[in-house]
Amino acid sequence: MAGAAGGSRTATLGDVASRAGVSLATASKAINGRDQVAPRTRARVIAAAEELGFTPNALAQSLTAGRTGTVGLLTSDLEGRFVIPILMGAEDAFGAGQVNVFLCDARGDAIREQHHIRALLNRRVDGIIVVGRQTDPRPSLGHELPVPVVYAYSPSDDPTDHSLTPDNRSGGRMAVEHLIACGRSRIAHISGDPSYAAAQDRDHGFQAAMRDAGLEQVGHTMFSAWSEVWGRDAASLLLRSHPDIDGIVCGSDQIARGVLDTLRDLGRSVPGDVAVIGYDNWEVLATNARPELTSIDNNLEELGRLAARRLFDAIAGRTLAPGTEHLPVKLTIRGSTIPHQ
Amino acid sequence: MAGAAGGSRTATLGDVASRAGVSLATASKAINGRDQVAPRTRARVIAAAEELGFTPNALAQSLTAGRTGTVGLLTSDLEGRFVIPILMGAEDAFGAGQVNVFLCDARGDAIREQHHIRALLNRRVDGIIVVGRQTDPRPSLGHELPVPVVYAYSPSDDPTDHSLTPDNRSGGRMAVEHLIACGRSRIAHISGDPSYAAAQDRDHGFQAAMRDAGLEQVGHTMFSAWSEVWGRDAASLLLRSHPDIDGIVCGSDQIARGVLDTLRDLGRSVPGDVAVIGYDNWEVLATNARPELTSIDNNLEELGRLAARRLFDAIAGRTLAPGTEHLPVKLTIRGSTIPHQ
DNA sequence: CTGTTAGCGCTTTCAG
DNA sequence: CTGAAAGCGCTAACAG
Repeated sequence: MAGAAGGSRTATLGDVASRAGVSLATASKAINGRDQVAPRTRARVIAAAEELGFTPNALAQSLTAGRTGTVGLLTSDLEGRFVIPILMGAEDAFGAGQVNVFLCDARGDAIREQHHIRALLNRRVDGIIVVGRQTDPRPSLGHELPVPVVYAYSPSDDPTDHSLTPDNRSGGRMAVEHLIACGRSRIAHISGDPSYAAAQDRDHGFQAAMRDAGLEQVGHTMFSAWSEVWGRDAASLLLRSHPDIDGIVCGSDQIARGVLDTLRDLGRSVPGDVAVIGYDNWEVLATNARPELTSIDNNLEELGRLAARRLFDAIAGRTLAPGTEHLPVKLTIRGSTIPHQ
Repeated sequence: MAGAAGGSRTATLGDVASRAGVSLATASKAINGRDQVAPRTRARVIAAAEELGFTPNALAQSLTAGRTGTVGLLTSDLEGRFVIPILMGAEDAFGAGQVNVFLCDARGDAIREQHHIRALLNRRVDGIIVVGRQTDPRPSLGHELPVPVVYAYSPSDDPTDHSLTPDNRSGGRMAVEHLIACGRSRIAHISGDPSYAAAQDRDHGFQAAMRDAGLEQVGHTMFSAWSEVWGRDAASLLLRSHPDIDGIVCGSDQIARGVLDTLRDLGRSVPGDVAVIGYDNWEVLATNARPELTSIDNNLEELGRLAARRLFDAIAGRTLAPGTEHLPVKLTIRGSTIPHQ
């Protein structure tokens, strides 16, 4: 049942050939659309293939071709919300063509990662995409690998590798500029875990934008965790010391959700009294907030697609430009910064 | 750079053999730990392999072995929160061994799915796990496939296939029984989209448990969407018509979050006045709620692991038992049903 | 146009 | 113990 073993061995090209009464070579040409095959012959071969339910053995094909049409997607943390959209983007870009993706989750363990790389190379993948869970640089796989490697989200710590990561700095700047455009000037920043490069980079963008606008930040950037709980606590601290605040930039949508809760508890209207902007544009959180949450979107799916395309290019022989590319993020405006008409 | 093409073609077993001054056959045996190889010879071969950075070509190995040590993971919707833990579980169970996973996302499109199956079979995967995004039955892949298939989360609509899905009925029952154990008796049910089998099954479990306890449900089960917004609206309707309620079973954690918000707005204490229980145990939502949310956990990762093990067994030749297996869910207790001491 | 002949890289009898 | 030889399934020159 359920295909367990089953009856007859799966048909080979040889079977097709003899059933069609031609040679192996001719059968191959006929099926692969090579010219130099008489139309009638080709038809006969194709018919035979259908009848036998012939499935070309990609292993054998790859063996001669030298390429397998497979790539490895090496992630350190499947759980992470960030890996998934990237993975989708990549799967998407590849899936359109003839490429299949080996998914490997190293669980953040270097040994396991090494093991997976080994396996991928044994299987002769044509290339590898390494997807990290933070934007902090990660150790390079080195340049000894026989296939091209692209780093996504976490850049490689080796500047000669090719890495793609979101532009968190400009995200921080964008958040501030949007609040200013909304007429705010007394702006604070509540961020997440300060050990994350993302937290620091966004803050740098925040600072730069404030400076450029000639504004002074209300209080200091508050760092702690990426959670709602922290968002609630931080907002309550902040409002106690700076009740006149009119805009809050948050390091994540979770933090923003917490901030919104506290503002509501304190009777401040959003965006009337205070405008709030989140980060990540995590749909399910953003669209269910009261009011719905304006947020900065990292465009991760696009990042994944681009990583895939870059890898393609490299596989095709083009040389990967060394360095880390910072991809543009985008603003998604909802009710927490601009009131519904 | 970055491994693009690079210098010397990757070493073959032949290269190793001649460098070690032995025949191909001997080299093979030495490397694969076959006995009947002189210890010194083996050492020499292994050294040669190291020096050349030899990587056995899994394609060639598979070609003779008849098995590839790969499986396909066919999902209809990577985006979905439910697919990921299952995928992790499977990757986990496989990853421990020598198996690699091809990830294919059909985007809910039957054509694309067909296309992916084709590709997987061409690559001679040893088996396939089909992961759906709802617990509603999905079309079977049929029994014509030359490899075993296991269905996870979405069961197959063909009862002779082997499917694993969470036991939503007992989840619904468990939620009620927990509220009763917490001393509640005026219990309502706010659920999600009624077109989902999950919504119906959980409700059946709910009804049965109420009946068994001799309790009458407060109002009727309210169906609409799996969102926070709906949870807020539903709770507000419910409390207007039934202010004396003391327990609410929710169809999802998102709904429960909405319910909690409304209760807070209305000044009802949780769990003092009303106990609330969610479903899915979505950590990031549950642990950031006020109070933290008790929830039913579908154990998806375990489901994924089990699916992988089942597939293993089938690949090894054991016959898959026909039918849909309903896997146990578990209760995760937090502050929304039992007050902190 | 079609068929014969080498391989791709590796494993596995089966003789030495 | 070691090696020669025959494939695994397919493709790519070459000749016919």
